[in-house]
Amino acid sequence: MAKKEKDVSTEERIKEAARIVFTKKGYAATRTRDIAEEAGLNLALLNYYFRSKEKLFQLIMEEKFEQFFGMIVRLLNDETTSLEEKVTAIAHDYIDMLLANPGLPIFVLSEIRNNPQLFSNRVTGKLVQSAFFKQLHQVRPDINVFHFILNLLSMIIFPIIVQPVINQIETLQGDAFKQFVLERKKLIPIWFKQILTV
Amino acid sequence: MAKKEKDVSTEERIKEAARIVFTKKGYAATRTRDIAEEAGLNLALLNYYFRSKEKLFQLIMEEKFEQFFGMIVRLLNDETTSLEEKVTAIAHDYIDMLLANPGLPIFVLSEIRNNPQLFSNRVTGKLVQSAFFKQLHQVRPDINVFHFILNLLSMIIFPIIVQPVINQIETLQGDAFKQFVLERKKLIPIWFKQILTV
DNA sequence: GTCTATATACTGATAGAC
DNA sequence: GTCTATCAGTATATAGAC
Repeated sequence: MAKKEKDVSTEERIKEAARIVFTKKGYAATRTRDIAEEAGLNLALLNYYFRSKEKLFQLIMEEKFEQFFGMIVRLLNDETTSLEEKVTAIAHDYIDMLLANPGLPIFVLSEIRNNPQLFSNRVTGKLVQSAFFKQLHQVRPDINVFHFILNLLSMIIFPIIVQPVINQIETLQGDAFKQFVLERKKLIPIWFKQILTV
Repeated sequence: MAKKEKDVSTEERIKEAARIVFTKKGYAATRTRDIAEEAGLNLALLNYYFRSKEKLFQLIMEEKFEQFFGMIVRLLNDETTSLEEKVTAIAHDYIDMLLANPGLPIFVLSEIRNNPQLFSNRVTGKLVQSAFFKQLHQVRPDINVFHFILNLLSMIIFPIIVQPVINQIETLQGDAFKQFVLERKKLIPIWFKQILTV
C-alpha cells in the first residue's frame, strides 16, 4: 500500500480547479483565491504545490494547447486515410471534444492574443507539410488550400466560440444547441465536399 | 470661435487610447496606467473624465458591440436586396471592417464569455426575424437555416480570430495574410452558393 | 483642466503554528 | 501537508496644489 488512494490528491484537485477557472475567466481575470475556492482548499496550498500562479497557469496552458491543436494535427497528418475520411473524422471527433470543452477555443485563442510569443510555430509547420494539405492540393491546385482548411475548421469551431450569443436565441438554448451542433457532424463533410467542387 | 480646435480633446484622446488598450488586452489585463500612457496623459485624468475604469470600459464596450454586430444586423435585415446580394455585401463590407479592426472579434467574444449578462438578446431577436433568415428558408426549408448563417459568418470571421496562429505560417505573414483574406471576399459568396445547392 | 502625492483596496506570495 | 495571519507589491481612485 504505497499510497493511500482516498479520492484525489490535493495536487490534482488544484489542477482541476485551475483548469475550470482559467478556462472560464482567462489568466488575468483569475485570482488565485478563485482557484482555491473552486478546489475547496486553502490558498496557501497553491504556492506550496506550484510555487506561483504563473507556473500553475503554464502547466494548464500546455495541456489546453495540446487539447486544442493536438487532435487536429494528428488527424491532418494521418498518411493512411483519404481526404474524405479525414474530413469526416475531424468533424466527428473534434465536435465531440469541443462539446465536452466549450470554453476551450476562446480560452486558447484569447491567451495567444494576450501573449503571442507563447505560441510556437511547431503546429503551423506541421500543417503545411501535412497529408491533408497535399491531398487538398491535388484536388484544387488552383486555390491556396489554406482557404479550405480554414473553412473546415471555421465551420466546426466558430459555432462553439459564439455559443453565448446563440444561446440567446429561444429555439437554440440548452440541449437544443447541443443537438444543433451534433447535426453539423453529418452536414459539414457534405458542405466541405460541395465547396471543393469546381 | 466657439471652441478652439487644437488637435483632439483630452476626453477623446483617452477614449481612443482606451479603445486600443482594451481591445488589445481585454478588461482584466488592462491597467488604467496603460491607457494613460497610451494617451500620453496623466492617470488622474481618466477618473476626472470617466469616473472609473469600469465606466470607461462600458462606454468602449457598447461601441465595439455596435461595431461588431451592428453591420451584420443591418445587412441581414435589408428588405430591398436579394439573398445573393446580401451575401456579397456582407462578405465585402464585413471583411473590410475586420481587416481595419482585427482585434475586434476576439475582444467582443471573450468579454461576452467573461460577462454573459452584458449581452442582451436584442441582436439575436433581430436575427430570427431578418429578411435574410426568411430568404434562406425559402431556398432550404429542409434545414435549420442558422446552419447557413453560421457558416457564412464563420468563414468571414474565423480567419481573423486565428490570425496570430496563421501568421506563424511563413507564406502567410504580414501583407500576405491581408491578401489571403481579401481573396475570400470573392470566394465566400461562391462557396456559400455551393453549400445551398441540394 | 492638469498635475503630484497619497489614500484605500486588492492580490500574489510567504512565515510560522499545528 | 494544511491551516491562519500577514507581508509586500500593485491597482484604482481621490485630495489638493497649481
